[in-house]
Amino acid sequence: MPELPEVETIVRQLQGKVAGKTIASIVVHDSKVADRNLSRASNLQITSLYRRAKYIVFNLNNKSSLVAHLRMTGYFQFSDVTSNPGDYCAAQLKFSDGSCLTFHDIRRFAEFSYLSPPELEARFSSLGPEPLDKQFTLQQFRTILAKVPRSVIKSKLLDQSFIAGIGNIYAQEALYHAGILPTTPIKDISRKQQEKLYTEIRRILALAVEKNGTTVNNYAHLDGKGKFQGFLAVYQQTHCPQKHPLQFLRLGGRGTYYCSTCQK
DNA sequence: TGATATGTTATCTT
DNA sequence: CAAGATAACATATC
Repeated sequence: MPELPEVETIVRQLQGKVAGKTIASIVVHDSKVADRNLSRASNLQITSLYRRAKYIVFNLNNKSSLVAHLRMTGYFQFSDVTSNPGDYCAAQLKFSDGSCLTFHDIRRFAEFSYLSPPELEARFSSLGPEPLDKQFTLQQFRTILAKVPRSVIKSKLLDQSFIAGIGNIYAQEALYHAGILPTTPIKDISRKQQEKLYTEIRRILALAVEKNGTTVNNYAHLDGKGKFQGFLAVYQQTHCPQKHPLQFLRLGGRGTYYCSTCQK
């Protein structure tokens, strides 16, 4: 499902397709997913796009933003010409050059909203640091770990207010590569292991961005599928890269794969 | 048929 | 109080 690398991939592709374009009209087809206020973006220009956590932000030339969260099954489709909205369409943007962008969501959990600067600020206020930012140092990672010594490490990696953008796939991958069991209480992680985890989180996320993310089930970016699934060590696997059979448990209601030989 | 998958948040439990 | 577990959301797929 879309986590940081998948969302980053989508943002980069959207950047190339819609940045600089003027929105001629917006039609909301599913108001549960797409906010009716999206219509306020009519006649505005998309100046640039960026990602924050798992959110896609379209900057508009009036300082407001269109903000999308794909949750599990949301996706964008771009067409150079007017196209039929199709099944599961939540909203469709038509640009002044005749192209269009359609937002779909099968499960209808996704969100697509028009937000003013203070609304955007409020929406992002509880998010933790971006793991790939230069400002996210090992020292900062140690500082936030120290605040929750009794928590289980995997649960905090999934907590967007702790660190932003990591989901169920990359949490498990990073823990495997760092050699740490998902159930480890944070206070039991040595300084050396903290450093390894910090390094692996950044290495795995950066590598996955480079591979355009992971395609499992139905995630696909605008131009096809990701390629990181070929690099998965544990997620939905039966054996780790060292050929050890993997264990599976349910942590916080989420499936968790790990190797009891490689992870301690 | 029913279990499972997923991200996030609210709420219940320990 | 804190942290974990669970439910809720919606729907396709196995």
